[in-house]
Amino acid sequence: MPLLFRLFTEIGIVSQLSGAMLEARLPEGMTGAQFGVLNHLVRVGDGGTPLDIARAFQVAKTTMSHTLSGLVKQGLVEMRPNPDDGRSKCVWLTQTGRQRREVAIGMVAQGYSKLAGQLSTTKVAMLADELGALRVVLDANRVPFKE
Amino acid sequence: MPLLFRLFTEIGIVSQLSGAMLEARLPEGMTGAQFGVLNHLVRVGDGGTPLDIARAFQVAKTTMSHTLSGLVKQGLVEMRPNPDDGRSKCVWLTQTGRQRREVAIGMVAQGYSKLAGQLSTTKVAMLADELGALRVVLDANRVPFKE
DNA sequence: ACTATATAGTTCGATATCGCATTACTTGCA
DNA sequence: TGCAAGTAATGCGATATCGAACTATATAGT
Repeated sequence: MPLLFRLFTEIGIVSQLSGAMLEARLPEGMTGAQFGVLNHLVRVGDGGTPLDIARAFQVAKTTMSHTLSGLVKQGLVEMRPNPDDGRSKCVWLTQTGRQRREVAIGMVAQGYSKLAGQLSTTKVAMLADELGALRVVLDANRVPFKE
Repeated sequence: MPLLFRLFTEIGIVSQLSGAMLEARLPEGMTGAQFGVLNHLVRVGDGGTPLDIARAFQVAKTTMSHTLSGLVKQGLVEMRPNPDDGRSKCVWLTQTGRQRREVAIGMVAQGYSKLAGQLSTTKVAMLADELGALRVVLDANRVPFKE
């Protein structure tokens, strides 16, 4: 059984557990996918197209369409026509969206604070760095997405 | 933005990418969930109840019911009555199930072999160990599952 | 300029997962 | 023993995600 297999199994389990922990702390009505998109928009800046965001998350554009429609319905993002391309749209955070994200971050961080005491800060930082490097390699070997 | 947040974000992305890579290599008709269950049964032994397996994967028991029914339909596992509890069942791998798993492992490993050359073996092993330790901590702080 | 091809977003049908309710059986307590 | 409460599996409706098809617009080749 190859070593990489063990690594990816562990990663899948940790992702499952941390994701469940995350979703349990999110405000009512906010899904993990929506929270991820809000963070993405803050981190890399808003104004991009839905397709850009779908690619960033390696998820089908129809899925992103669905996630964004939920955010629009809650008034957390706005869809504006793309001035450079009539087929396209641009996704902008609303003030409400930024605020709701801050609240969500706070609630999630509160849940994480219990963990923080049980983990070595330096190890966590090291893991994040090494996983970032691994992500770059995986990203370069992406499965061609069907669209 | 807390450090743990960054770690779990990286883990989520890597899980997403490696999961997509995995599913792309699985034999036709086998889902990632089904593959996970087959591996689990080989790793920890078969004969357990559906609920045991659902807990191990931290998924709802209805989800495991669905996954198992797919495996039964393909003849990869068998459901027998639990001799110790009339409400319950036991899940057993079939010979076909073991064979199909071997085939799947081979196909997945073939996909991983491309990655192996781009990654340090010692780092991969270290990551797997550290993530295993992290998993233990997360496991001890599990979100109480609603059932 | 016109037409063929490509691309952005959405709609639709299928599957995976979840929560709730149901059924069947077990356990605990009087 | 008999009944109440608990537990295992499943059925059903809702949501997330995906692929295929569709519409509208853009781009490229002639």
